[in-house]
Amino acid sequence: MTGLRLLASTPSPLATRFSRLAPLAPAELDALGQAERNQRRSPARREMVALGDPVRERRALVSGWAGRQRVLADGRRPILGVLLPGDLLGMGQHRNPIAPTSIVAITEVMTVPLPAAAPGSALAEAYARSVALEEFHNLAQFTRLRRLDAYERIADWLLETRERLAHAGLTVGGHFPLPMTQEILADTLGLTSVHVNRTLQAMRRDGLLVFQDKMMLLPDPERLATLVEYRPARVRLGDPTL
Amino acid sequence: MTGLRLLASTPSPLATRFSRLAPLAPAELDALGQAERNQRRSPARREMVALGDPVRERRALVSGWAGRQRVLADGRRPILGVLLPGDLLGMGQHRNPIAPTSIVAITEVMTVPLPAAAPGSALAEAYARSVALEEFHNLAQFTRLRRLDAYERIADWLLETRERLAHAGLTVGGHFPLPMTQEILADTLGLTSVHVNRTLQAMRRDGLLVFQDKMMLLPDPERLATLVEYRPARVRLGDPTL
DNA sequence: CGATCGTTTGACAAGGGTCAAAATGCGTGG
DNA sequence: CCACGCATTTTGACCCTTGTCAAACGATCG
Repeated sequence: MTGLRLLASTPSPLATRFSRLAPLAPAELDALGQAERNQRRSPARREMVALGDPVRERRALVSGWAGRQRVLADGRRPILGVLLPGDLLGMGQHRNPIAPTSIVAITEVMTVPLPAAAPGSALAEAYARSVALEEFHNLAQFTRLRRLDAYERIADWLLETRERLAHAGLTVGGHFPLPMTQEILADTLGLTSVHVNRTLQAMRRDGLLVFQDKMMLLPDPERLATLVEYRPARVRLGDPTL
Repeated sequence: MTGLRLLASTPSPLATRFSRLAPLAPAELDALGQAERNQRRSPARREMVALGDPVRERRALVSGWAGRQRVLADGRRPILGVLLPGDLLGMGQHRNPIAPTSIVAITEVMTVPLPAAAPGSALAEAYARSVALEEFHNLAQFTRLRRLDAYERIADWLLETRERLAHAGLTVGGHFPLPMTQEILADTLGLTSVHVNRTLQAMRRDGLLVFQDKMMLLPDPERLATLVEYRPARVRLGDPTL
Protein backbone atom coordinates (compact mmCIF):
# COMPACT_ATOMS: atom_id res chain seq x y z
CA MET A 1 0.00 0.00 0.00
CA THR A 2 2.68 2.42 1.04
CA GLY A 3 4.71 1.16 -1.87
CA LEU A 4 1.92 2.00 -4.24
CA ARG A 5 1.41 5.43 -2.79
CA LEU A 6 5.10 6.12 -2.97
CA LEU A 7 5.12 5.08 -6.57
CA ALA A 8 2.12 7.16 -7.42
CA SER A 9 3.46 10.22 -5.67
CA THR A 10 7.04 10.01 -7.01
CA PRO A 11 8.06 13.64 -7.00
CA SER A 12 8.27 15.20 -10.44
CA PRO A 13 11.64 16.28 -11.83
CA LEU A 14 10.50 19.87 -11.36
CA ALA A 15 9.64 19.46 -7.68
CA THR A 16 12.80 17.45 -7.05
CA ARG A 17 15.06 19.99 -8.64
CA PHE A 18 13.39 22.99 -7.08
CA SER A 19 13.27 21.70 -3.56
CA ARG A 20 17.00 21.12 -3.86
CA LEU A 21 17.53 24.68 -5.02
CA ALA A 22 15.71 26.25 -2.08
CA PRO A 23 13.73 25.00 0.94
CA LEU A 24 10.25 25.34 -0.53
CA ALA A 25 7.28 25.82 1.76
CA PRO A 26 4.52 23.20 1.52
CA ALA A 27 2.26 25.79 -0.11
CA GLU A 28 4.87 26.44 -2.75
CA LEU A 29 5.32 22.75 -3.46
CA ASP A 30 1.58 22.55 -3.74
CA ALA A 31 1.50 25.43 -6.22
CA LEU A 32 4.08 23.59 -8.32
CA GLY A 33 1.98 20.47 -8.17
CA GLN A 34 -1.09 22.39 -9.27
CA ALA A 35 0.82 23.93 -12.16
CA GLU A 36 1.85 20.50 -13.32
CA ARG A 37 -1.74 19.56 -13.98
CA ASN A 38 -1.71 22.08 -16.77
CA GLN A 39 0.69 20.48 -19.21
CA ARG A 40 1.23 21.49 -22.80
CA ARG A 41 2.69 19.04 -25.27
CA SER A 42 5.21 19.66 -28.05
CA PRO A 43 5.97 16.76 -30.37
CA ALA A 44 9.60 16.00 -31.21
CA ARG A 45 11.23 18.39 -33.67
CA ARG A 46 8.63 21.07 -33.15
CA GLU A 47 9.99 24.57 -32.72
CA MET A 48 8.50 25.46 -29.35
CA VAL A 49 9.75 29.03 -29.34
CA ALA A 50 10.96 30.98 -32.36
CA LEU A 51 13.84 33.41 -32.27
CA GLY A 52 12.42 36.85 -31.56
CA ASP A 53 9.08 35.65 -30.24
CA PRO A 54 7.67 37.81 -27.49
CA VAL A 55 7.94 35.96 -24.20
CA ARG A 56 4.43 35.74 -22.80
CA GLU A 57 4.95 33.61 -19.76
CA ARG A 58 7.49 31.68 -17.81
CA ARG A 59 7.31 27.95 -18.15
CA ALA A 60 9.16 24.87 -17.01
CA LEU A 61 9.99 21.65 -18.75
CA VAL A 62 8.58 18.65 -16.92
CA SER A 63 9.53 15.89 -19.34
CA GLY A 64 11.49 15.46 -22.53
CA TRP A 65 14.56 17.19 -23.89
CA ALA A 66 14.78 20.41 -25.88
CA GLY A 67 17.59 22.42 -27.45
CA ARG A 68 18.21 26.14 -27.60
CA GLN A 69 19.41 26.77 -31.09
CA ARG A 70 20.04 29.22 -33.84
CA VAL A 71 19.18 28.48 -37.40
CA LEU A 72 21.83 29.77 -39.74
CA ALA A 73 21.63 30.90 -43.32
CA ASP A 74 23.74 27.96 -44.45
CA GLY A 75 21.24 25.54 -42.98
CA ARG A 76 23.31 24.51 -39.98
CA ARG A 77 21.74 24.67 -36.56
CA PRO A 78 24.22 24.86 -33.76
CA ILE A 79 22.69 23.91 -30.43
CA LEU A 80 23.70 26.37 -27.75
CA GLY A 81 22.46 24.33 -24.86
CA VAL A 82 20.17 21.51 -23.91
CA LEU A 83 17.09 21.92 -21.73
CA LEU A 84 16.30 19.02 -19.40
CA PRO A 85 13.26 18.26 -17.25
CA GLY A 86 13.07 20.80 -14.44
CA ASP A 87 14.67 23.58 -16.47
CA LEU A 88 13.00 26.94 -16.98
CA LEU A 89 12.02 28.89 -20.07
CA GLY A 90 11.43 32.57 -20.63
CA MET A 91 13.21 33.98 -17.60
CA GLY A 92 14.11 37.32 -19.20
CA GLN A 93 14.18 40.23 -16.78
CA HIS A 94 12.62 43.14 -18.54
CA ARG A 95 9.10 44.10 -19.40
CA ASN A 96 8.81 43.00 -23.01
CA PRO A 97 11.45 40.36 -23.42
CA ILE A 98 11.81 38.49 -26.66
CA ALA A 99 13.27 35.07 -27.07
CA PRO A 100 17.01 35.34 -27.67
CA THR A 101 17.14 31.88 -29.23
CA SER A 102 14.67 29.48 -30.69
CA ILE A 103 13.86 26.38 -28.70
CA VAL A 104 13.25 23.09 -30.42
CA ALA A 105 11.92 19.89 -28.94
CA ILE A 106 14.46 17.07 -29.27
CA THR A 107 12.05 14.46 -27.95
CA GLU A 108 8.40 14.94 -27.15
CA VAL A 109 8.31 17.64 -24.49
CA MET A 110 5.79 18.58 -21.81
CA THR A 111 5.84 22.04 -20.28
CA VAL A 112 3.84 23.76 -17.55
CA PRO A 113 3.31 27.41 -16.62
CA LEU A 114 5.36 28.54 -13.65
CA PRO A 115 3.48 29.71 -10.58
CA ALA A 116 4.25 33.31 -9.61
CA ALA A 117 6.72 33.67 -6.77
CA ALA A 118 6.39 36.32 -4.10
CA PRO A 119 9.50 38.46 -3.92
CA GLY A 120 11.80 37.12 -1.25
CA SER A 121 10.08 33.76 -1.09
CA ALA A 122 11.92 30.47 -1.28
CA LEU A 123 10.32 29.87 -4.65
CA ALA A 124 11.69 33.15 -5.99
CA GLU A 125 15.09 32.14 -4.70
CA ALA A 126 14.79 28.79 -6.45
CA TYR A 127 13.96 30.55 -9.73
CA ALA A 128 16.94 32.88 -9.34
CA ARG A 129 19.23 29.97 -8.59
CA SER A 130 17.94 28.11 -11.58
CA VAL A 131 18.79 31.12 -13.74
CA ALA A 132 22.25 31.33 -12.16
CA LEU A 133 22.78 27.63 -12.83
CA GLU A 134 21.77 28.13 -16.44
CA GLU A 135 24.35 30.85 -16.74
CA PHE A 136 26.90 28.55 -15.18
CA HIS A 137 26.15 25.85 -17.72
CA ASN A 138 26.34 28.33 -20.56
CA LEU A 139 29.81 29.27 -19.41
CA ALA A 140 30.75 25.63 -19.07
CA GLN A 141 29.58 24.98 -22.61
CA PHE A 142 31.66 27.90 -23.66
CA THR A 143 34.92 26.72 -22.21
CA ARG A 144 34.14 23.20 -23.35
CA LEU A 145 34.03 24.33 -26.95
CA ARG A 146 37.17 26.40 -26.63
CA ARG A 147 39.68 24.36 -24.89
CA LEU A 148 38.70 20.72 -25.09
CA ASP A 149 39.26 18.35 -27.97
CA ALA A 150 36.51 16.06 -29.19
CA TYR A 151 37.17 13.27 -26.72
CA GLU A 152 37.28 15.59 -23.72
CA ARG A 153 34.30 17.58 -24.92
CA ILE A 154 32.09 14.56 -25.02
CA ALA A 155 33.37 13.33 -21.67
CA ASP A 156 32.80 16.68 -20.03
CA TRP A 157 29.34 17.09 -21.51
CA LEU A 158 28.30 13.59 -20.43
CA LEU A 159 29.42 14.29 -16.87
CA GLU A 160 27.51 17.55 -16.78
CA THR A 161 24.37 16.08 -18.24
CA ARG A 162 24.52 13.17 -15.84
CA GLU A 163 24.82 15.57 -12.94
CA ARG A 164 21.92 17.71 -14.12
CA LEU A 165 19.71 14.68 -14.58
CA ALA A 166 20.68 13.34 -11.17
CA HIS A 167 19.76 16.69 -9.69
CA ALA A 168 16.27 16.32 -11.09
CA GLY A 169 16.07 12.73 -9.85
CA LEU A 170 16.27 11.20 -13.30
CA THR A 171 19.13 8.77 -12.95
CA VAL A 172 18.59 5.14 -12.11
CA GLY A 173 21.54 3.30 -10.66
CA GLY A 174 24.06 5.39 -12.53
CA HIS A 175 22.21 5.00 -15.81
CA PHE A 176 20.68 8.03 -17.39
CA PRO A 177 18.58 8.63 -20.51
CA LEU A 178 20.23 10.13 -23.56
CA PRO A 179 17.48 10.40 -26.13
CA MET A 180 19.36 12.12 -28.93
CA THR A 181 20.97 11.08 -32.19
CA GLN A 182 24.69 11.39 -32.73
CA GLU A 183 23.96 14.15 -35.18
CA ILE A 184 22.20 16.26 -32.57
CA LEU A 185 24.97 15.52 -30.11
CA ALA A 186 27.38 16.74 -32.77
CA ASP A 187 25.42 19.98 -33.14
CA THR A 188 25.53 20.37 -29.38
CA LEU A 189 29.26 19.88 -29.13
CA GLY A 190 30.41 21.68 -32.24
CA LEU A 191 31.53 18.55 -34.03
CA THR A 192 30.40 16.55 -37.02
CA SER A 193 28.34 13.43 -36.56
CA VAL A 194 31.09 11.42 -38.20
CA HIS A 195 33.58 12.56 -35.64
CA VAL A 196 31.19 12.06 -32.73
CA ASN A 197 30.68 8.52 -33.90
CA ARG A 198 34.39 7.75 -34.05
CA THR A 199 35.00 9.35 -30.68
CA LEU A 200 32.16 7.51 -28.97
CA GLN A 201 33.62 4.27 -30.29
CA ALA A 202 36.99 5.19 -28.83
CA MET A 203 35.43 5.90 -25.44
CA ARG A 204 33.58 2.60 -25.60
CA ARG A 205 36.85 0.82 -26.38
CA ASP A 206 38.42 2.57 -23.41
CA GLY A 207 35.66 1.22 -21.17
CA LEU A 208 34.45 4.69 -20.26
CA LEU A 209 30.89 4.38 -21.46
CA VAL A 210 28.14 1.89 -22.17
CA PHE A 211 25.27 3.03 -24.34
CA GLN A 212 22.23 0.92 -25.08
CA ASP A 213 18.60 1.68 -25.87
CA LYS A 214 19.13 5.39 -25.38
CA MET A 215 20.40 4.75 -21.86
CA MET A 216 23.92 5.82 -20.96
CA LEU A 217 26.14 4.44 -18.24
CA LEU A 218 29.50 5.85 -17.26
CA PRO A 219 31.25 2.97 -15.49
CA ASP A 220 34.09 5.13 -14.21
CA PRO A 221 32.99 8.74 -13.80
CA GLU A 222 35.98 9.52 -11.59
CA ARG A 223 38.42 8.63 -14.32
CA LEU A 224 36.45 10.71 -16.79
CA ALA A 225 36.36 13.63 -14.38
CA THR A 226 40.10 13.53 -13.86
CA LEU A 227 40.60 13.38 -17.58
CA VAL A 228 38.84 16.67 -18.18
CA GLU A 229 39.24 18.31 -14.79
CA TYR A 230 35.50 18.34 -14.42
CA ARG A 231 34.12 20.51 -11.66
CA PRO A 232 30.48 20.12 -10.61
CA ALA A 233 28.18 23.14 -10.69
CA ARG A 234 27.71 25.33 -7.65
CA VAL A 235 25.48 28.33 -7.44
CA ARG A 236 26.82 29.59 -4.20
CA LEU A 237 30.09 28.86 -2.51
CA GLY A 238 29.87 26.86 0.65
CA ASP A 239 26.41 25.58 -0.04
CA PRO A 240 26.56 21.83 0.40
CA THR A 241 23.01 21.26 -0.76
CA LEU A 242 23.86 22.10 -4.34
CA MET B 1 30.81 79.71 -26.02
CA THR B 2 28.17 77.19 -26.92
CA GLY B 3 30.91 75.15 -28.46
CA LEU B 4 32.84 75.15 -25.24
CA ARG B 5 29.86 74.22 -23.15
CA LEU B 6 29.02 71.41 -25.53
CA LEU B 7 32.56 70.15 -25.27
CA ALA B 8 32.66 70.41 -21.52
CA SER B 9 29.36 68.63 -21.13
CA THR B 10 30.01 65.87 -23.67
CA PRO B 11 27.77 63.12 -22.36
CA SER B 12 29.61 60.17 -20.84
CA PRO B 13 29.54 56.76 -22.55
CA LEU B 14 27.32 55.56 -19.74
CA ALA B 15 24.75 58.32 -20.14
CA THR B 16 24.84 58.02 -23.93
CA ARG B 17 24.29 54.29 -23.90
CA PHE B 18 21.61 54.35 -21.26
CA SER B 19 19.54 57.14 -22.74
CA ARG B 20 19.47 55.13 -25.93
CA LEU B 21 18.29 52.06 -24.04
CA ALA B 22 15.32 53.83 -22.42
CA PRO B 23 13.96 57.38 -22.27
CA LEU B 24 15.53 58.40 -18.98
CA ALA B 25 13.92 61.12 -16.90
CA PRO B 26 16.08 64.17 -16.13
CA ALA B 27 16.30 63.07 -12.51
CA GLU B 28 17.60 59.69 -13.59
CA LEU B 29 20.22 61.23 -15.86
CA ASP B 30 21.19 63.39 -12.95
CA ALA B 31 21.56 60.38 -10.66
CA LEU B 32 23.84 58.79 -13.24
CA GLY B 33 25.88 61.97 -13.40
CA GLN B 34 26.20 62.02 -9.63
CA ALA B 35 27.30 58.40 -9.60
CA GLU B 36 30.03 59.18 -12.08
CA ARG B 37 31.72 61.49 -9.60
CA ASN B 38 32.46 58.43 -7.53
CA GLN B 39 34.93 56.62 -9.77
CA ARG B 40 37.14 53.75 -8.79
CA ARG B 41 40.27 53.01 -10.75
CA SER B 42 41.71 49.62 -11.77
CA PRO B 43 45.09 49.61 -13.47
CA ALA B 44 45.59 47.49 -16.57
CA ARG B 45 45.91 43.75 -15.93
CA ARG B 46 44.42 43.98 -12.46
CA GLU B 47 41.85 41.34 -11.65
CA MET B 48 38.87 43.54 -10.78
CA VAL B 49 36.61 40.66 -9.76
CA ALA B 50 37.71 37.14 -8.92
CA LEU B 51 35.76 34.05 -9.85
CA GLY B 52 33.48 33.22 -6.95
CA ASP B 53 33.65 36.61 -5.28
CA PRO B 54 30.45 37.64 -3.59
CA VAL B 55 28.80 40.39 -5.62
CA ARG B 56 28.42 43.35 -3.27
CA GLU B 57 27.12 46.00 -5.60
CA ARG B 58 26.24 46.75 -9.16
CA ARG B 59 28.69 48.89 -11.03
CA ALA B 60 29.22 50.26 -14.51
CA LEU B 61 32.32 50.74 -16.59
CA VAL B 62 32.80 54.35 -17.62
CA SER B 63 36.15 54.12 -19.35
CA GLY B 64 38.62 51.48 -20.41
CA TRP B 65 38.21 47.88 -21.51
CA ALA B 66 37.91 44.74 -19.41
CA GLY B 67 37.55 41.05 -20.13
CA ARG B 68 35.44 38.39 -18.51
CA GLN B 69 37.66 35.38 -18.30
CA ARG B 70 38.36 32.04 -16.78
CA VAL B 71 41.75 30.95 -15.68
CA LEU B 72 42.39 27.35 -16.53
CA ALA B 73 44.60 24.77 -14.90
CA ASP B 74 46.87 24.70 -17.95
CA GLY B 75 47.51 28.42 -17.62
CA ARG B 76 45.41 29.53 -20.55
CA ARG B 77 42.86 32.24 -19.99
CA PRO B 78 40.09 32.24 -22.55
CA ILE B 79 38.23 35.52 -22.63
CA LEU B 80 34.49 34.93 -22.66
CA GLY B 81 33.54 38.46 -23.52
CA VAL B 82 34.79 42.01 -23.51
CA LEU B 83 33.33 44.78 -21.36
CA LEU B 84 33.27 48.24 -22.91
CA PRO B 85 32.50 51.65 -21.43
CA GLY B 86 28.82 51.81 -20.53
CA ASP B 87 28.58 48.10 -19.73
CA LEU B 88 27.34 46.80 -16.39
CA LEU B 89 28.88 44.48 -13.81
CA GLY B 90 27.32 42.34 -11.13
CA MET B 91 23.79 42.11 -12.46
CA GLY B 92 22.98 38.69 -10.98
CA GLN B 93 19.38 38.22 -9.98
CA HIS B 94 19.35 36.43 -6.70
CA ARG B 95 20.09 37.44 -3.18
CA ASN B 96 23.64 36.30 -2.67
CA PRO B 97 25.06 36.12 -6.15
CA ILE B 98 28.69 35.27 -6.69
CA ALA B 99 30.73 36.24 -9.70
CA PRO B 100 30.42 33.55 -12.36
CA THR B 101 33.64 34.68 -14.04
CA SER B 102 36.60 36.76 -13.09
CA ILE B 103 36.93 40.19 -14.65
CA VAL B 104 40.28 41.56 -15.61
CA ALA B 105 41.15 45.07 -16.73
CA ILE B 106 42.59 45.07 -20.24
CA THR B 107 43.44 48.75 -20.12
CA GLU B 108 43.14 51.03 -17.14
CA VAL B 109 39.47 50.94 -16.19
CA MET B 110 37.23 53.34 -14.29
CA THR B 111 34.02 52.09 -12.73
CA VAL B 112 31.19 53.74 -10.81
CA PRO B 113 28.45 52.38 -8.54
CA LEU B 114 25.07 52.13 -10.22
CA PRO B 115 22.25 54.24 -8.79
CA ALA B 116 19.30 52.20 -7.61
CA ALA B 117 16.38 52.10 -10.03
CA ALA B 118 12.77 52.20 -8.90
CA PRO B 119 10.85 49.15 -10.18
CA GLY B 120 9.10 50.10 -13.39
CA SER B 121 11.21 53.18 -13.95
CA ALA B 122 12.93 53.97 -17.22
CA LEU B 123 16.25 53.41 -15.51
CA ALA B 124 15.22 49.93 -14.42
CA GLU B 125 14.18 49.24 -17.99
CA ALA B 126 17.56 50.46 -19.22
CA TYR B 127 19.31 48.10 -16.82
CA ALA B 128 17.15 45.19 -17.94
CA ARG B 129 17.83 45.95 -21.59
CA SER B 130 21.50 46.19 -20.91
CA VAL B 131 21.38 42.72 -19.39
CA ALA B 132 19.42 41.45 -22.38
CA LEU B 133 21.98 42.95 -24.73
CA GLU B 134 24.74 41.27 -22.81
CA GLU B 135 22.99 37.97 -23.23
CA PHE B 136 22.63 38.69 -26.93
CA HIS B 137 26.34 39.34 -27.25
CA ASN B 138 27.17 36.20 -25.31
CA LEU B 139 25.13 34.23 -27.79
CA ALA B 140 26.76 36.02 -30.69
CA GLN B 141 30.17 35.16 -29.29
CA PHE B 142 28.97 31.65 -29.02
CA THR B 143 27.94 31.21 -32.61
CA ARG B 144 31.00 33.11 -33.71
CA LEU B 145 33.27 30.52 -32.14
CA ARG B 146 31.28 27.63 -33.52
CA ARG B 147 30.65 28.27 -37.08
CA LEU B 148 33.04 30.93 -38.31
CA ASP B 149 36.62 30.44 -39.42
CA ALA B 150 39.36 32.76 -38.26
CA TYR B 151 38.84 35.38 -40.96
CA GLU B 152 35.10 35.57 -40.42
CA ARG B 153 35.44 35.48 -36.66
CA ILE B 154 37.62 38.53 -36.61
CA ALA B 155 35.41 40.35 -39.11
CA ASP B 156 32.28 39.59 -37.14
CA TRP B 157 33.82 40.58 -33.83
CA LEU B 158 35.13 43.85 -35.24
CA LEU B 159 31.69 44.73 -36.56
CA GLU B 160 30.07 43.97 -33.24
CA THR B 161 32.62 45.89 -31.24
CA ARG B 162 32.33 48.85 -33.58
CA GLU B 163 28.56 48.84 -33.12
CA ARG B 164 28.81 48.63 -29.34
CA LEU B 165 31.29 51.47 -29.18
CA ALA B 166 29.15 53.57 -31.52
CA HIS B 167 26.20 52.92 -29.25
CA ALA B 168 28.14 54.44 -26.37
CA GLY B 169 29.20 57.38 -28.53
CA LEU B 170 32.81 56.27 -28.75
CA THR B 171 33.44 56.23 -32.47
CA VAL B 172 34.89 59.17 -34.32
CA GLY B 173 34.29 59.31 -38.04
CA GLY B 174 34.17 55.55 -38.40
CA HIS B 175 37.35 55.08 -36.39
CA PHE B 176 37.15 53.31 -33.07
CA PRO B 177 39.67 52.48 -30.36
CA LEU B 178 41.01 48.94 -30.11
CA PRO B 179 43.37 48.98 -27.16
CA MET B 180 44.31 45.33 -27.01
CA THR B 181 47.23 43.19 -28.13
CA GLN B 182 46.87 40.54 -30.75
CA GLU B 183 47.40 37.99 -28.05
CA ILE B 184 44.39 39.20 -26.07
CA LEU B 185 42.38 39.36 -29.26
CA ALA B 186 43.40 35.77 -29.85
CA ASP B 187 42.19 34.78 -26.39
CA THR B 188 38.92 36.55 -27.11
CA LEU B 189 38.36 34.79 -30.40
CA GLY B 190 39.62 31.34 -29.54
CA LEU B 191 42.65 31.53 -31.82
CA THR B 192 46.39 31.75 -31.36
CA SER B 193 48.15 35.08 -31.62
CA VAL B 194 50.13 33.77 -34.55
CA HIS B 195 47.01 33.03 -36.46
CA VAL B 196 45.38 36.31 -35.52
CA ASN B 197 48.41 38.09 -36.86
CA ARG B 198 48.34 36.30 -40.19
CA THR B 199 44.61 36.81 -40.55
CA LEU B 200 44.78 40.51 -39.77
CA GLN B 201 47.42 40.86 -42.43
CA ALA B 202 45.17 39.12 -44.90
CA MET B 203 42.31 41.47 -44.06
CA ARG B 204 44.62 44.43 -44.44
CA ARG B 205 45.68 43.16 -47.86
CA ASP B 206 42.04 42.81 -48.79
CA GLY B 207 41.48 46.45 -47.91
CA LEU B 208 38.99 45.60 -45.19
CA LEU B 209 40.74 47.24 -42.28
CA VAL B 210 43.20 49.95 -41.36
CA PHE B 211 44.79 49.80 -37.93
CA GLN B 212 47.13 52.41 -36.53
CA ASP B 213 47.94 53.66 -33.07
CA LYS B 214 45.35 51.40 -31.50
CA MET B 215 42.64 52.96 -33.68
CA MET B 216 40.71 50.74 -36.05
CA LEU B 217 38.94 51.76 -39.24
CA LEU B 218 36.77 49.48 -41.31
CA PRO B 219 36.67 51.12 -44.73
CA ASP B 220 33.94 48.87 -46.08
CA PRO B 221 31.75 47.58 -43.25
CA GLU B 222 29.03 46.57 -45.69
CA ARG B 223 31.31 44.18 -47.50
CA LEU B 224 32.45 42.76 -44.18
CA ALA B 225 28.86 42.41 -43.00
CA THR B 226 27.85 40.54 -46.14
CA LEU B 227 30.86 38.29 -45.76
CA VAL B 228 29.77 37.06 -42.36
CA GLU B 229 26.03 37.70 -42.54
CA TYR B 230 26.37 40.09 -39.64
CA ARG B 231 23.14 41.12 -37.97
CA PRO B 232 23.13 44.09 -35.58
CA ALA B 233 21.88 43.59 -32.04
CA ARG B 234 18.27 44.28 -31.15
CA VAL B 235 16.76 43.95 -27.74
CA ARG B 236 13.21 44.30 -28.85
CA LEU B 237 11.69 43.78 -32.25
CA GLY B 238 10.46 46.91 -33.94
CA ASP B 239 12.39 49.24 -31.74
CA PRO B 240 14.16 51.62 -34.09
CA THR B 241 16.08 53.34 -31.33
CA LEU B 242 18.27 50.38 -30.73
C1' DC C 1 71.08 51.25 -24.37
C1' DG C 2 69.69 46.91 -22.70
C1' DA C 3 65.50 44.60 -21.49
C1' DT C 4 61.08 43.39 -22.33
C1' DC C 5 56.92 43.11 -24.73
C1' DG C 6 54.60 42.73 -29.02
C1' DT C 7 54.62 41.67 -33.95
C1' DT C 8 56.05 39.04 -37.86
C1' DT C 9 57.72 35.04 -40.48
C1' DG C 10 58.80 30.08 -41.48
C1' DA C 11 58.45 25.02 -41.35
C1' DC C 12 55.86 21.36 -39.88
C1' DA C 13 52.21 18.46 -37.55
C1' DA C 14 47.59 17.12 -36.46
C1' DG C 15 42.83 17.26 -35.22
C1' DG C 16 38.89 17.39 -37.30
C1' DG C 17 36.05 18.29 -41.64
C1' DT C 18 34.29 16.68 -46.14
C1' DC C 19 32.63 13.48 -49.32
C1' DA C 20 30.90 9.13 -50.36
C1' DA C 21 29.09 4.77 -49.60
C1' DA C 22 28.00 0.69 -46.97
C1' DA C 23 25.69 -1.37 -43.05
C1' DT C 24 22.36 -1.44 -39.60
C1' DG C 25 18.08 -0.35 -37.34
C1' DC C 26 13.20 0.73 -37.28
C1' DG C 27 8.50 2.15 -38.18
C1' DT C 28 4.71 1.59 -41.42
C1' DG C 29 1.63 -0.58 -44.36
C1' DG C 30 0.29 -4.61 -46.73
C1' DC D 1 4.82 -11.49 -40.11
C1' DC D 2 7.30 -9.64 -43.87
C1' DA D 3 8.96 -6.10 -46.98
C1' DC D 4 9.93 -1.67 -48.05
C1' DG D 5 11.78 2.99 -47.22
C1' DC D 6 13.87 6.16 -44.44
C1' DA D 7 16.84 7.50 -40.58
C1' DT D 8 20.87 6.56 -38.17
C1' DT D 9 25.33 4.58 -37.54
C1' DT D 10 29.61 3.12 -39.29
C1' DT D 11 33.73 3.00 -42.23
C1' DG D 12 37.27 4.75 -45.54
C1' DA D 13 40.16 8.09 -48.06
C1' DC D 14 41.67 12.56 -48.45
C1' DC D 15 42.46 17.43 -47.35
C1' DC D 16 42.47 21.95 -45.04
C1' DT D 17 42.48 25.07 -41.34
C1' DT D 18 44.71 26.02 -37.40
C1' DG D 19 48.13 24.96 -33.70
C1' DT D 20 52.99 24.34 -32.33
C1' DC D 21 57.63 25.48 -32.07
C1' DA D 22 61.25 28.58 -32.99
C1' DA D 23 63.45 32.55 -34.20
C1' DA D 24 63.95 37.26 -35.97
C1' DC D 25 62.42 41.81 -35.94
C1' DG D 26 60.57 46.16 -34.02
C1' DA D 27 59.15 49.32 -30.53
C1' DT D 28 58.79 51.19 -26.06
C1' DC D 29 60.48 52.35 -21.46
C1' DG D 30 63.23 52.97 -17.48
